Amino acid sequence: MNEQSPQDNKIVRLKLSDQVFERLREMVASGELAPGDVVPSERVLMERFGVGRPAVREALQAMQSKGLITITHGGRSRVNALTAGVAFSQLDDIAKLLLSSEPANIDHLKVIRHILERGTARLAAQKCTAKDAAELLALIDAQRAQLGNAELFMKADIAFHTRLAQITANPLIQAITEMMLTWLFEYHSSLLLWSGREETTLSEHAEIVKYLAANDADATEQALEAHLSRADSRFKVAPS
Amino acid sequence: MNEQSPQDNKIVRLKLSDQVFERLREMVASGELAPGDVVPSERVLMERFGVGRPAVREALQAMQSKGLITITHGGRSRVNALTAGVAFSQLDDIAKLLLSSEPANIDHLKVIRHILERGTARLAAQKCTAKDAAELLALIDAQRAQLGNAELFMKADIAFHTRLAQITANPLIQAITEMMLTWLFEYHSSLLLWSGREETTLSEHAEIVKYLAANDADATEQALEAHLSRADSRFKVAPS
DNA sequence: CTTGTTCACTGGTCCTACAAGTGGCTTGGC
DNA sequence: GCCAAGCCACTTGTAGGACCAGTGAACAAG
Repeated sequence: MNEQSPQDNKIVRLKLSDQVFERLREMVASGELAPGDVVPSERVLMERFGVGRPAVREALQAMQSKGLITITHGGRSRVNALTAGVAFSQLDDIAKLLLSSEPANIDHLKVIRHILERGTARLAAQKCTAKDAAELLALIDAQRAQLGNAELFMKADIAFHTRLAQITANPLIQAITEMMLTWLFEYHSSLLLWSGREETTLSEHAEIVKYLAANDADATEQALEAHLSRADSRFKVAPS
Repeated sequence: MNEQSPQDNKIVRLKLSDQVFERLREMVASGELAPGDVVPSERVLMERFGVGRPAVREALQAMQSKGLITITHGGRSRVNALTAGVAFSQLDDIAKLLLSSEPANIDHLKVIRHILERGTARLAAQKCTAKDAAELLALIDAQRAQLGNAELFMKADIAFHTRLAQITANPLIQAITEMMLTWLFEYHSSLLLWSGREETTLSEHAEIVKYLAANDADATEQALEAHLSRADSRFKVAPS
C-alpha cells in the first residue's frame, strides 16, 4: 500500500470550468478535435456539458493560453497544431517576470544555454549534411548583411543558432533553443550595446560550421563553447 | 528603418481582460503586489480598472494559471513567490498532450535530459561539497528502502537527480530537471515495468557520488552518461 | 467574375442574482 | 484568561439574460 501524505486524502473539488477544460483536452488528445478543426461554439458547449457560459468561456480561454486553440472575435475558434513552440510560448509572460525580478536568473539562463547548445552542437555534428552546412553559411552571409543594425543582427544570430539546432531533428531542442535566445534578446533589447565584435561573431560562426561539416563532434562542441563564453559579455547588463 | 512583415502593421486589439492582466503583472513586477500579499478582490479591481466582473475574473484566472497568484473559493487570493518551478508547472497540461500525441517526443525529451544532466553533472562536480555528497548517499539509502515499490522507487530516483541538480546552485536547472523527470515518470506510470535492474541503478548512483565528491568533472559526466544510457531502457513503451 | 450588402452566426462585455466558502470577530463556557 | 463555537460580512463560483462588436457565407447587382 502506498504511503501518502495527509494531503493525499483530501477531497479536492474541481471547478466546473476545470472539468470542461479536461473534457476539451481529452477531445484534443483523442483526435476528436484535430488540428484545423472548428471548435464547437460556446453555446453548443454549454448545451453539451450542461453548464453556464462562464464555465465554458473560462475553459476555452485556458485552452487558448496553452496554445491548443485560437479564438477570434466573431469567428469560429480553431484547433491548433500541437507543437513544442506553441506549448512553450505560454511561458513568455512569466519568463519576463522571472528574468526582470531576479537579475541572477539571466546568468542562470545563460548557464542552461551553454549546457543545451554544447549538447546540441555535439549531436548536430553527428548528423550534419552538406545541405545543412550550406544553409548555415547562407545564414552567416545574411547576418553579415545586417551589420549596422543591432536588432536585425541579433535576429539573424538567433536564426543561425536555431537552424543549427534543427540539424538534431529534435523539435523540442529547436523550440527550446529559439525560446531561450528570444528571451535573452527581448529582455535585453533595451540594454543592447554595440560590442564592436560582430566580425568576431561571424568568423566564429564560420568556424563552427567548418567542424559541423566535418562531423567532428569534439571540435564543434569546443568551438561552440568558446563562442558562447565570449558572446556572453554581450549580454551583460549595462552598469547602473 | 526596421524591415517589417505585413503583419507588423496590423492593428491588434487587446481584450479588456488582457489589459487587466497586463496591469496586474506590472503590479507584481514592480513589487506593488509582493509574494504573500492579498490580491485586491474582484469588486475592488472592477472599480479600480472600470471594467465588468468577467474581464477581472478572466485576468485573475490567467494570473493563477501562470502560477502568479493562488485563488481560493470564498477566501482572499494571494500573490505567490515567483519561482521557476511555479512558472514551469503551467506546462504540465500540454506536456502530457505533447508526450501522448507523438510517441517520438518521449525520445526527444530523453535526448534533452541526457544533454541537460550531463552538463549539470559537470557543473555539480565542480561545486560539490562533502555535505552534498553525504545527502546524496542518504538519498541512495532512502531509495534502497523502496525496493519492491516501483512508484516510490521512481520518486526516490527523481529526488536523487533533483538534489544533484541542486548542487549547481542554479534554480532553473533544478526546476527543469525535476519537471522533466516528473513528466517522464508520470506519463509512463501506467506502463512502468519492473526492469529487475534496481540494484544496478543504486550502485551507479553511488559511483556518480564518488566522482562528485572527488570533484572530478570528466568522470562524473561519463558515469552519469553511462547511467542514463542504460536507464533509458526502463522508459521504453511496452510493445503493443 | 467581382463587389457590395445582408444576416445569422460567432465571441466580448456587462449586469443582476444567488450559491458556496472563508476568515475574522464576538460571545459564552470552563 | 483562554478556547471553542457560532455568526456574519466578506470572498469567489455559477448562472441567465441582454446587448455590443466582429466574421463569414450567401446572394444580388453590375
